[in-house]
Amino acid sequence: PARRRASPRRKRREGGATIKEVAARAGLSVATISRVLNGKEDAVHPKTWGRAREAIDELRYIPHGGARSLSMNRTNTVGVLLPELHGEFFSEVIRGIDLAARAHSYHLLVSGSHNDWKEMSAVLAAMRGRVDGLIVMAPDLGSPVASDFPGSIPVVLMNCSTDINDSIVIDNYGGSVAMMRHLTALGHQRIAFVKGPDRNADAGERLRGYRNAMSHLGTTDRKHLEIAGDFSEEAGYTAGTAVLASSMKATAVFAANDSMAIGMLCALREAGINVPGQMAVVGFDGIPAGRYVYPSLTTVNVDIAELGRCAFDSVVNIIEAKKKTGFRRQILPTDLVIRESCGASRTAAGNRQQPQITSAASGGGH
Amino acid sequence: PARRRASPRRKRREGGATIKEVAARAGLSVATISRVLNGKEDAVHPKTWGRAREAIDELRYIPHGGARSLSMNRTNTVGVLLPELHGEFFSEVIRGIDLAARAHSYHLLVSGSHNDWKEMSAVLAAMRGRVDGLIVMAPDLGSPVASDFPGSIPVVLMNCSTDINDSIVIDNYGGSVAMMRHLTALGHQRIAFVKGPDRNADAGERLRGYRNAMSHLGTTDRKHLEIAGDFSEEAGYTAGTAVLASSMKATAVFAANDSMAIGMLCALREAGINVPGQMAVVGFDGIPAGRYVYPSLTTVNVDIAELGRCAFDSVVNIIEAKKKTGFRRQILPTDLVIRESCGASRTAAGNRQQPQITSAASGGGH
DNA sequence: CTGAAAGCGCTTACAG
DNA sequence: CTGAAAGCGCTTACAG
Repeated sequence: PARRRASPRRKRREGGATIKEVAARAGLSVATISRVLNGKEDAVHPKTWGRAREAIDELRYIPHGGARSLSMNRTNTVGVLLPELHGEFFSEVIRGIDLAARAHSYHLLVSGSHNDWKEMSAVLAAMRGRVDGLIVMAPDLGSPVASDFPGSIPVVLMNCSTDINDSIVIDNYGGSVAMMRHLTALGHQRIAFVKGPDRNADAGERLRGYRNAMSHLGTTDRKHLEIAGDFSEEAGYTAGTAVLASSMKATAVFAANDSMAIGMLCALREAGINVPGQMAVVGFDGIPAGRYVYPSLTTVNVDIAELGRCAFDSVVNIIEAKKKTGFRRQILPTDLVIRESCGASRTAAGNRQQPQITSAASGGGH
Repeated sequence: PARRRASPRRKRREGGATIKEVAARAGLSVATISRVLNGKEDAVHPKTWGRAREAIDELRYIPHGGARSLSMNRTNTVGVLLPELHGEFFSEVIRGIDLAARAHSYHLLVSGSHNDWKEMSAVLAAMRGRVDGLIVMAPDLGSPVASDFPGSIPVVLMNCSTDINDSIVIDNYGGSVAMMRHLTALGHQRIAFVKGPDRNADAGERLRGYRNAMSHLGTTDRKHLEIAGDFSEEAGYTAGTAVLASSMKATAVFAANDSMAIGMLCALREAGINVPGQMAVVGFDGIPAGRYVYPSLTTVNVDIAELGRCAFDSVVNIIEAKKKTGFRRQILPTDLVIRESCGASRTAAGNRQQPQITSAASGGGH
């Protein structure tokens, strides 16, 4: 077989200069250029260093991240797989992750799975060799199996968990119970509940908290107080009409998330029902819109960005400290945010009220 | 120099199997394995194909994306650089981009620049060799210069533009003028304007539209109707108190974005001003929260997801059709959304009203 | 149809 | 302090 070829096998990249070109320009080896690029000051003579830097600057050389990653077996990138990429909830999650990633100088490869198993597997496979670790959120898909994750790469699950992965989940049960305690303290007995999607893990825990609290109330037929839902605003709206049509005479409605609570508010307003006067309405999540609605929404607040931050910190921990110390399960606490819609606030709906201004520029258009 | 070493120089990756291992297992060459992996059916004997597949499946082999990219000089990834990663606006942009990326089987490397030049440059440099193209949005930073972008890689700018890049911008001017036309048609003459950040490109164009419309009204002293703002809710709130304190007797306020309009609404409600009865309020962007506020917000709607989709389609165009045909500038149209806050709607504030339900599950908690 | 080998652009033990 | 060369895990022209 021929050993040399007349012309190079591949055409040159159209991109920027390569380290080889820099080396040639400086009259040094690529090894030396690499050393100055990586700041190994005590391994290069100051004079040589200067020559290298000069060539680097002259050629406006920018290292090729991909090549670097392959060589070092380290991408400095974390893959983020969420059910969706939009909506207030996911937006906050991403923000939290980004904040932490920035602090650790990591990149983020994000993708939405659309709650589709196939898509999720495809994305995970495609991430092999592109990321050092994975943050996966798939509360609707049951427990992902280990085999879904490409070769033992660090994974942390959000809002779902398995026995073989790190995970961080919201304290859905605790938050739900706390909210129920609040409602019963206000005198409510017949509390309806708008459920989330059937197989969604968060929804399940919230429902469990509700049921547990209700079982202490001794309300008969309490199953009829549960209404189907799917976390969407429409579902909340539909549930609203259902509550009104029902013979159960609920005095309060606890929606499994804020979006549904907001839909509920619309339905009640349309029906001329005064909230909280005739019916208390509460939600779960603490999305920003809850402050704007009228009346403003009492909810179980989740520090969503913190959820993202914790998840990121966890992956990085696993990535950087290779010692696998068993699997950590974190639980993110929640807190009650009492606003107008539950009727507990002094500034009841209709009264003059304090402005609901966000402390941080929440969004700011763009 | 020694030619062989007793032990391998690097320790084995802890990740999954490599193509070499698959080849060994199948008793074939890596070239052949590569061929079946890439679906070159007419280049591999069916029998061989079967053997290869078997080995691939047995080892649960997943190709290493990074290596593949380096080899093919193609990452199938697009970098997305936005000022922020959260907020309803950016969330929608990302969703639009993701939608298009999914359709083209591309990955997304996203990052927030925090409107910081340094950070932005750093991120762009880090993306070299990791992406095939870039979508950059930096309306606050003036025009980015060519030299900021690593080696001639395809770039499309969002909400800002230069002479040497493709770009897509919102029809801010047109939308602003249309809204002004609407307000004047309702009889308003003394229309106040809450401005966006000083150097923000979108804000500038919206202001220009306002001024142009105002100049046809012959209102004297109209400069005093302009109020400083920065796109944040607080700024809108502050502007609200300013409007009330002013001697300009405005009958309508046009906020440069919805967030400020919402802050404005809070301030007016607190002051006991009826909207739209005593004061009309309108915004710009069409963020989801505008539907929830009370009264619901009249605004200039931007199809934000579409903005993202178009931007993505543009980069991919450049990436895949290497012919540089000059620089394309796209302008995304806007449309007026008349709701309650401007007073034009039949269902004025306070009346019973149609439910403001989103057609798609907007967010849905998670 | 198949394989040996060069190449993608880096990093880094090794040998001086 | 410096460089030649192997290696990261793939793809693909070339030669059979």
